[in-house]
Amino acid sequence: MRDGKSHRMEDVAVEAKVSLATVSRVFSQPDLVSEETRQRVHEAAARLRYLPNLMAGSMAGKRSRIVGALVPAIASPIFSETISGLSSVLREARYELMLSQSGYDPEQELSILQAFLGRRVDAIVVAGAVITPPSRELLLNAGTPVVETWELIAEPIDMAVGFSNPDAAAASARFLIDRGYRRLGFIGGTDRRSMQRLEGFGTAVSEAGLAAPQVISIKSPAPSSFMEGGAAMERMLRQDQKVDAVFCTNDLLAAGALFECQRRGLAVPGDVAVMGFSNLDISEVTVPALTTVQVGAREIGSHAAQMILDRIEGQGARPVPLDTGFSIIERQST
Amino acid sequence: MRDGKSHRMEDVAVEAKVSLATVSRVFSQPDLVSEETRQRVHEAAARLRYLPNLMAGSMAGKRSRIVGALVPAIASPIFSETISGLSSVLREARYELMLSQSGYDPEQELSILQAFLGRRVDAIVVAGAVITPPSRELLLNAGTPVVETWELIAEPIDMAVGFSNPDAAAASARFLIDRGYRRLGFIGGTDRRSMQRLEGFGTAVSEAGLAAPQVISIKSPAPSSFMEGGAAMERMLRQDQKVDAVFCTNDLLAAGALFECQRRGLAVPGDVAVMGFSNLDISEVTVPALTTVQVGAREIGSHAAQMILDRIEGQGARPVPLDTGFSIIERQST
DNA sequence: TTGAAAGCGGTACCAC
DNA sequence: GTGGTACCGCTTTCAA
Repeated sequence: MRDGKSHRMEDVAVEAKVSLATVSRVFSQPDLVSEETRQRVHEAAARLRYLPNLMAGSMAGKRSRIVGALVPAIASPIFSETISGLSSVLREARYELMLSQSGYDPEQELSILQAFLGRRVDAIVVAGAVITPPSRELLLNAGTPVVETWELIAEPIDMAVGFSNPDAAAASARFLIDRGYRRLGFIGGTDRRSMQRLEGFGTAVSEAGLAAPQVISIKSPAPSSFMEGGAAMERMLRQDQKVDAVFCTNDLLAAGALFECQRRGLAVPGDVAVMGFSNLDISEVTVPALTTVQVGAREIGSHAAQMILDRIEGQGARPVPLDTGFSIIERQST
Repeated sequence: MRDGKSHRMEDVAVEAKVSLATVSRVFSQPDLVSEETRQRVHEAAARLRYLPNLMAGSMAGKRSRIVGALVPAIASPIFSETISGLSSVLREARYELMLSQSGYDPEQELSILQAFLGRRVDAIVVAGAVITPPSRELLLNAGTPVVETWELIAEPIDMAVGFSNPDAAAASARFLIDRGYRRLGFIGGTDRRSMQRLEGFGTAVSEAGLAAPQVISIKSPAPSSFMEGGAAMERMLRQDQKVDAVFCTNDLLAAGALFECQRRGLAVPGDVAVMGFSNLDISEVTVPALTTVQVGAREIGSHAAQMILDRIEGQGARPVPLDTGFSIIERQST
């Protein structure tokens, strides 16, 4: 074990009585090596429990086979399906995922992106869009492939996979209006995606000739979306103008709002309808189950991974932003 | 930009009219460089937008400043607080997190661990214990620091942070019995931790002189724990022997079970009490809120990170397994 | 305080 | 098909 350090390629070469170059070939371009030699090398490697140092490989070769992913919060279930989809596809292709959370903090964001670039990741995926100009600037100059997700950025840094937040929210508003609801409420965060949804929602409401929705805003990041949803619903119900349907920008908020109604003995959707967004697992099981907007969270992740692989392995040109669409799933809460 | 490639230390050296070694010192041991030179180098670096290649640094130095974390499923909220805690502490110390999911698949587990070791991570954290002997073997031989979490392994590979699953489940059983429940049910997975909880639970029940609990097992990994919890509760209610309280090995299962009761018009805890485990956000907001077991998920992660840092940076000897304990949080569901 | 140079563990091009 | 070897970009003695 060479003084506590693991074996290297040269040790295998000696053990197999071949040159260093041959060992390298056995692992990266086996076709160029004779069956017999290959055999000998593999045996030698196994005997020494040799594990190629991929770090050294990355450095000599051109790529690290590492993709960096940046999310607002690791513990939030909102993006975790996306990360899971991303991870699955990447692993399949023998890439690893480096994950970090910004907490919606611009400084953290920048610092994490710098760390990723410093590590020479082959690509960066951000859940949502990059928040600040400095981060954007950094990424634009770096030349590393970047995928922004969960929204169709007007001018993405590089690639983008997602859906139109304004459109999805507008469709939600129209859905509620079609069901006969007239006094709408909107519960959402202050992050960019939430604001876009608010905009689409408001537009659709006014186009229908209805009064502007009652809006309750929650400062992101929230400690617990469930609790925030409950608190927001409470504030909503305290307003002078009563609402008959409330749209929440994610299912956690919606579930929290629903539970708050249950706590107050309000019938959902009888007294007030509740609609969520994202189609998280929870939306399917609450009583009543939540009407929500399906956005293909997992697919966003797997598509992001595929775009990256195409770009890196193929000579893929820069693709147009990929619209994964959305669809409303009607359940019992509306 | 040197033909599309980012600048390297030598470019900065030239720009600042100093030697390569000096630039290196400015970044890693600034005290050894005169104030003036340091200034010049920093300016040159800024001018070139120089970002040190940490990969090359890792290779020349002794450590990668990367920690690998392995979880059963990224999208499961069970371990995400732990990962978040881990990530936060590591970032603070300028380490990055490499994350991968095994899906409880032994082959994936082994393959991921090999990938981590191949990347020469400075340490590995596993959510839960390593599943198979080959993985264990690999880790034992590698000499890389390992932290197993969420249980107090009898013979950990290296370090361990967690709590006693049998004890926590036994305490839960006694809690229910103290509250007057007599016909207990147990809903859990087939993974190791669940089995340990079942064991502790069963022992406590029999020590109280009660009939063995009704057990419903769910094959891990489950697609959605909420749904599985509901389905399990349904099966539980269909048994001949009626239960008056059901313990679930996590809050997702418990919430699913609770919703199933609501769907069937059963009063909780009137007709049947439901108790969860882990104290996830959801347990606090359901109606009724779920009695559960607090296990300090986030602390497990931050402690794991701290143990790693102590080991790597200090010469920390191998610490004894760290018991983070548990406590029962009584809410309205029991 | 600064500089020269020998690695770190691979990759890949060029000969043979 | 195999071997020799010049890097990849940084860290770290060792001298000056």
